[in-house]
Amino acid sequence: MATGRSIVRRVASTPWNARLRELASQSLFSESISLYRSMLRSGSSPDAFSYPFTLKSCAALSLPVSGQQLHCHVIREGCVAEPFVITALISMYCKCGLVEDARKVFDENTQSHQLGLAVLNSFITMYMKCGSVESGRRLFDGVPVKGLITWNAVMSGCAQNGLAYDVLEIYEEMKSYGVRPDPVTLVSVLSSCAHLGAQRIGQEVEKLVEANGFVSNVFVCNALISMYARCGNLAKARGVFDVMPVRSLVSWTAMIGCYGMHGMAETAVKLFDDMIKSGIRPDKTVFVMVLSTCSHSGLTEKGLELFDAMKREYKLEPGPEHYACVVDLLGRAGRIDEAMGFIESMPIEPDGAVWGALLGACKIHKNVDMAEIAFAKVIEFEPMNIGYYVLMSNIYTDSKNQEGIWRIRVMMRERGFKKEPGYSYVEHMGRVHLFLAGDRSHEQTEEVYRMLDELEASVMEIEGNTECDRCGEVSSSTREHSERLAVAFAILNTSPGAEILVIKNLRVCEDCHVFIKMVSKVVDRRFVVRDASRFHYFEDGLCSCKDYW
DNA sequence: GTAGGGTTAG
Repeated sequence: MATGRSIVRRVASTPWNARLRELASQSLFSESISLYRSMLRSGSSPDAFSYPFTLKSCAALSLPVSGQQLHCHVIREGCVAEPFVITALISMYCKCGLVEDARKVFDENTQSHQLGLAVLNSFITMYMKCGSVESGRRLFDGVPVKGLITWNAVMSGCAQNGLAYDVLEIYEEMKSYGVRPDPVTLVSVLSSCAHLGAQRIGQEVEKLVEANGFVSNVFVCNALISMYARCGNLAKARGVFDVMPVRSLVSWTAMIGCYGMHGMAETAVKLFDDMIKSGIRPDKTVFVMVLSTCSHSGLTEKGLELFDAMKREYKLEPGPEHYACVVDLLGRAGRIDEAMGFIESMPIEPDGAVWGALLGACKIHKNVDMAEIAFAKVIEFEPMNIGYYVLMSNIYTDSKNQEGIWRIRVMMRERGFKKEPGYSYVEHMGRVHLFLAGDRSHEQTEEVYRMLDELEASVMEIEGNTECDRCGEVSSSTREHSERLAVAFAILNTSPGAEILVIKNLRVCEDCHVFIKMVSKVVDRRFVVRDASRFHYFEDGLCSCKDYW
């Protein structure tokens, strides 16, 4: 029964609650928390309806301390019995990674075990956020009547754990049950398309976005920008960015990253300046983006300048990832000793990424002595990261140090490493086709190999059997082989409407250059190829990127 | 009124 006191409270907090709800629904999370504080200062007492939005904001910003304060208020105000406050609390703790606290709230409020689905959804999210994908999926499978949010929870969880292909599968399954996607669903699907380079599927999703009137949703637009950026379609990415009614910091970050990936560092830096002018405060993420963009394009001084501005002007404390960017910046420019000096002067302890950046620079500039120092350090931090062993082995290969190569091989054997097979994928007619070396599982395998033979025969005819000078390494042959299969498949299936093919993980070696040149002649259309960090455009057999050849 | 969401180098 409502007491007179609680009625007075309810009336007093209602206008505040409406505003809290509005702010949280517009993703204005810090504003929502400030409003809650103003509400307390003004003497209004929060009620049960004030908490869910404020807790959601704490969860979104990952502010566990504020969340715990709110939990105290919930107890003080006697709202612990409200099921929707309990689910919001569990969700907040789950998202902040405080599993124990979430579990405690769950155990102490047994009545919420019946409310049911919301708590299950929260727990699926929690498992996924903690990286226990298996547990999350098991819980999901056991939910008898899945709601849209249940589907969204498992899909976003898979997306966040890099299981992009699973997301697309679950999405199909969801549709087969007649469940209609909402913006949150489409965000996960788009983000997975981005990771797979699946532009066709992404375009289908964009049609759905338009048909359902989700175009003004900032999350959806950001995911679209990132999808088009990673699929090599810069024009479309920019198109989405330009028509957005409201751009968040993430929108700018995605767009800056898009120019960075495409080797257009000047435009990226210009966009960063525009962002500042438009009154948006940069965060650490956007600095990672713009710094790495500068190092890829050789804008060394500009990068160093920005790193300085980050600390002085924007009062942002650089993390190890920023220091790694600066080491990369100096290292790529050949300023290896300076990079080493910079590491030694760091106020925080350098991590694996910092030493890894130095190791990468040593590979480019063939500095074996420094590489050995960096390698020893980097495997202290990341002993199980096979990439660094391969990198060091390649440095020895370049310097023809046979003893070094053997030493690395022994280390790898002792640690029981098994190399993951390299693979490539091509999107065709909305399906992603994956190829491994020697792979014969594809339904068109006979035709694919026939096409591959034809192409390789013509390559040799034209250029002679050019030997690749980088293929001494452990991983190259398998990966190249898978790429060739993917290319052969792509040519075989290129339909007149298909403008762009995206081939990921392409290794840069002489042999591949010849091959790609050949391929572009055969298909007579534009090719976009992505290697480790950027896109290369091939038109009429020529790549416009000067350092590619 | 609860539960689910976008950007990140080496």
